[in-house]
Amino acid sequence: MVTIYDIAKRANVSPMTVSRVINKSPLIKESTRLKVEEVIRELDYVPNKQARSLTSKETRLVALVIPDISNPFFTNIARGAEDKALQLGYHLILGNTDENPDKESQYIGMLMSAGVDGVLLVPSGEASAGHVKKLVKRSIPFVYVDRTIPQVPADSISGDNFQTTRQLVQHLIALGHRKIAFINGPSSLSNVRERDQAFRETLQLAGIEPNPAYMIETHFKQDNFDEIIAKLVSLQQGERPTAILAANNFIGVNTLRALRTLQIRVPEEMAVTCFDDPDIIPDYNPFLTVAKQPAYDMGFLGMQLLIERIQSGAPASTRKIVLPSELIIRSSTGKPQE
Amino acid sequence: MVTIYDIAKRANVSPMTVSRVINKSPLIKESTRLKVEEVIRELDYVPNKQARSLTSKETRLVALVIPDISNPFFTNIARGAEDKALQLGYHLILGNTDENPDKESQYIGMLMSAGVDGVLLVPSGEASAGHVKKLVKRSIPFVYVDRTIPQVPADSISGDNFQTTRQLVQHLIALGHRKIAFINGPSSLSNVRERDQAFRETLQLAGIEPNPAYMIETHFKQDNFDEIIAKLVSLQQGERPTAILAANNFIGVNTLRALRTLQIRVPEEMAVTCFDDPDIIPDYNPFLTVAKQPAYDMGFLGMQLLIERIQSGAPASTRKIVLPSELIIRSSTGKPQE
DNA sequence: ATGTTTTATGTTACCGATAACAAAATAATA
DNA sequence: TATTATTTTGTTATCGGTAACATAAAACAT
Repeated sequence: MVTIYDIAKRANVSPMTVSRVINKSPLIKESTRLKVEEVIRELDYVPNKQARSLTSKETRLVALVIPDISNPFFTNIARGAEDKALQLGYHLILGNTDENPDKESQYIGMLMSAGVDGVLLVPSGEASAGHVKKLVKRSIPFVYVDRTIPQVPADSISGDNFQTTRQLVQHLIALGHRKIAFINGPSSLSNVRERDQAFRETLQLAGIEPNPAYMIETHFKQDNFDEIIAKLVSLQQGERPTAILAANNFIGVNTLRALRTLQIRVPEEMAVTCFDDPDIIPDYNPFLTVAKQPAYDMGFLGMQLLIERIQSGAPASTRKIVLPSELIIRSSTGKPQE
Repeated sequence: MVTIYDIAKRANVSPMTVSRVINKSPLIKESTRLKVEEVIRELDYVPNKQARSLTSKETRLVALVIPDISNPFFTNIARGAEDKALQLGYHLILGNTDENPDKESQYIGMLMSAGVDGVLLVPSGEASAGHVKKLVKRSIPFVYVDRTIPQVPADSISGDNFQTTRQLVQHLIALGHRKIAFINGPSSLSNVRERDQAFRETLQLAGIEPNPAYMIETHFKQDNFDEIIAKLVSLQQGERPTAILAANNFIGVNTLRALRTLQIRVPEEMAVTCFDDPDIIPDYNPFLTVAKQPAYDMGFLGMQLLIERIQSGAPASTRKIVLPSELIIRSSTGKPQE
């Protein structure tokens, strides 16, 4: 491995001079700078980041911890986060937790010992509080993305769950639906709780009393959706909901699949809508009406927030960014049948 | 920051003893081990990986460089790679190149200076040879995934392009198709060339002469597919292909979309099939007939190959793993119309 | 009890870079 | 030309851990 000492010897200067050249120190004579740069090129020298970290206390590594790497919503976040990180000279370590707090905890531990300068975290539940506190203790900056852990305050960036839920519910109400089911995620997640609240409020505002039988708590990336949907539609005729709102794209497509299996037509017999697009290209299968959260921006701006926090070092008051969603009306929602 | 010196002082031992405890050296008295471990827990000590790397020459960081983080095929590779890496105590840095060799080159450079122990690479084209050679020069182990750069030999893992292409083409031929178009990727990619060759051979074996007008070279993640498809179907009746084979899922769904826009029914007027599933859940939209490559396994086994190579250090002869695909026949392919 | 192993712990130097200070070389001024 | 200021370069110590060797303590043998 080529070190600054090798360069120094070859260029007849001290290692410190080489270090100065590398770091573009202004107090270097032009001639020596050229000479050193020449040797650097000649020996194909690459600085050792580990050694540097030892004194600088920074690794220029940041991590993004997401709950489902197969979900385009999160990969779009990853893309945004990566773009911003690279732009600012940081590397991104990506961690996938599968919505499992244990895996998340293990991951956070490894990231700390890997020496990351900061973490962009999509927490997988209330249980995340434990390991998030470890970050606080080590004063490693972190930013919540999509969801937060209210017990442990920190910067955050997320979609506007209230506005988005309202948009979707009002869209259904405007079409004439009054019996709307909401298949939500686990209530240990902040965004799930916000959506739940917004769902109730929007219904009440329209004079509809929320029906507990229509509000179902599930998991975001695995659950028995076939059974859940079957149960919903098996409610006797007058009770059966005419529309289903799914709290994410994964639940959305699973709902569609379950309804297809049950031979229930969408949107005629059941309107379906959800948060976030499920497809790899936007208009491949333009069927599902969705509220699209700006995932790329969430990653991009979240990373910006994080790196600002890393570089300022200041424990300034926490910042909270909330981004609006876009309602995309397609053909999975229509008027209810009479 | 808590160091072994802090631990040492508090436990009344030397730093070296602490180091030994951390590394589970067998020549430590039970009693002192317990005492040191006690203090470690007390002070919440986490070893500094950077300092360790300085002597050990390894960072336990590996990178996976993929061309499209939005594509489920690649995220499944990532998932497999991450699982294996974590299992063996390595961290994964994920890089997205958008099929752009410049971005890839820049990435490889940054990864080298970040000190990764190895790289899992899906090269974005012939132009990758340049930066791949840099890896060789620094003797940083790497493994090709999905595609290779034949000029620079190294371990590789990929799908069986010959078998997979043959499967798909034979499926179409068996249905009665003889005018089959192949929308392939850029010929700078090894897998594209292999598929092209397999396509020709399979046709010839069936007594069909490959028609150059049916063999189109495009890009894997962006191109004007609407135009390409429009051109194909505008061939006069007797010349118009009755089936389209797309070289990846992205081209596949774009083909479907273009055909929909042109109001050409699939599979009645045009059969469509492609490599790899486009959806986030396997059966959400069970329409496209595809040949599914084992992406997760490619990542998982590729990482295993890589880490073995890192740990052996030996410049043994290169290994090449080829995995078979699974043909999933759904409803986008059928008999040609008379 | 004394010497010899064996086991357990400590010392020193070093990994590659840099911060802080020291010294030399050059330029500016009297 | 001597003196001071300025620019440029070099020295030394340090970051946190570990390898290699040295030493002390305990266990065993004579």
